[in-house]
Amino acid sequence: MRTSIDTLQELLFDLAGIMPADTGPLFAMTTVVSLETNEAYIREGENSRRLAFIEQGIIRVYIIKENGDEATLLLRGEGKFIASHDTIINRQPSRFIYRALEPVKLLQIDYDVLEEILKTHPEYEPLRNFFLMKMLAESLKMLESFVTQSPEERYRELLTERFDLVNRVPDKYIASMLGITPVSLSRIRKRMYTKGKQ
Amino acid sequence: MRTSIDTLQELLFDLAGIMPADTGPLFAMTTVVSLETNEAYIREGENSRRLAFIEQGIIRVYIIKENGDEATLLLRGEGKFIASHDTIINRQPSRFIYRALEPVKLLQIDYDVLEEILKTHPEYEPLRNFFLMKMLAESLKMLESFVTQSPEERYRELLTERFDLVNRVPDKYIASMLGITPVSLSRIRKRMYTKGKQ
DNA sequence: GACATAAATTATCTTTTGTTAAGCTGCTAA
DNA sequence: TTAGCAGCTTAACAAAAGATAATTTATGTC
Repeated sequence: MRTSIDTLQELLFDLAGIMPADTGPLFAMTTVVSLETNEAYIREGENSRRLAFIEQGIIRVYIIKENGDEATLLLRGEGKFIASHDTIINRQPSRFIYRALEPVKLLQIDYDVLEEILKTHPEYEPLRNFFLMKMLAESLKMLESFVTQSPEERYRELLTERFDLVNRVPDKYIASMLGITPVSLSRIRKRMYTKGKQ
Repeated sequence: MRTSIDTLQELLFDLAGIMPADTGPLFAMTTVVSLETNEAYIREGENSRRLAFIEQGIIRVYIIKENGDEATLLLRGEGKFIASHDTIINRQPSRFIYRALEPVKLLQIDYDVLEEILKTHPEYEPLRNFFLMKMLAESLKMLESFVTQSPEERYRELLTERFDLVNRVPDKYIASMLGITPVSLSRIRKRMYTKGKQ
């Protein structure tokens, strides 16, 4: 079976020409983490600076608003990176909660440890750039959808581009990520399937 | 007068301990670019991979939607980086237009040239990380505002956090960046100033 | 299978936003 | 000074979304 390490070794080779045999110093510092459904990976107020590659399962990244409601920022599945961005980028306790929606398996590294490794092994640096650029690209794409599309258009796009996700995740989290209420998403679905304008 | 180079040299020292005297190889490849009001910096379909630091003025980053309408993604002013993200990250012709809203002065470098410099001068690498993280942080913050706040709340926050920007930029671009129409923004302003609930 | 619980839908009403078009205002250029 | 234009506001109506609550439909557990 193909593991996260296989995938990441291939990535390192493609990005930096590093042979799998030379990735020891990096993978020696990674940990496999298993989470069961509904288990929190990062809690609110936590200071850990974790970076992880999702091998299996889906992680929901959300925040508790002032009024107590939850708002889902991201839903991340297999083959995606997740990072505690409040602690890593903003250097503050995490306002976000990272929670498994399904049984999850992660390959994890502490960002501070990664930085130490990069000091002595700068050849891995392209991996960090790749990771940052990937996150930035995805984040900008979502931002773009908020300024160019209506909630219904965003939902339609999600259906075509990430159908698996929509089917594995409760609608209420999808709605929140689209910036609307679950009630409103339900009405969008009704409009779509009655008026038949696919 | 303090220049962009002063600012960036200070940044390089803070990030990587590089003395201003040792920044020659980097700044030798930068160009000062002046734009007049309404001049395009990057056009739709362009393939240039430009990265720039804004010394003076405001740049609007927008896209032409299928229906011909414009949607403003970003408004960037003094002290901010701008980058042609479609060409640099997505390696595709830019779908976005970067246009000066005021007379603009930029310190520009081609991203491909920067990459070459980084190969021979890896000591500048922290600058790239800083730039990527900064962009990611800002992008995630905007994304967060779309899933946690109403248009009115987003506008109020913009007023408190970027008052200068709101006052220097036509409302229609502000509205677009907030994901609403200019008419709707006008109504929000009316609600705010009549009902007086600041 | 029956029960308890969570999620999704539906209904009702209020609020907000979109759309279109008509004024109003301030700026610029002839 | 005036004519033209772009930006902002206002109005009127339609469409969509929010809030709340009731109902139906899964889902999971004993």
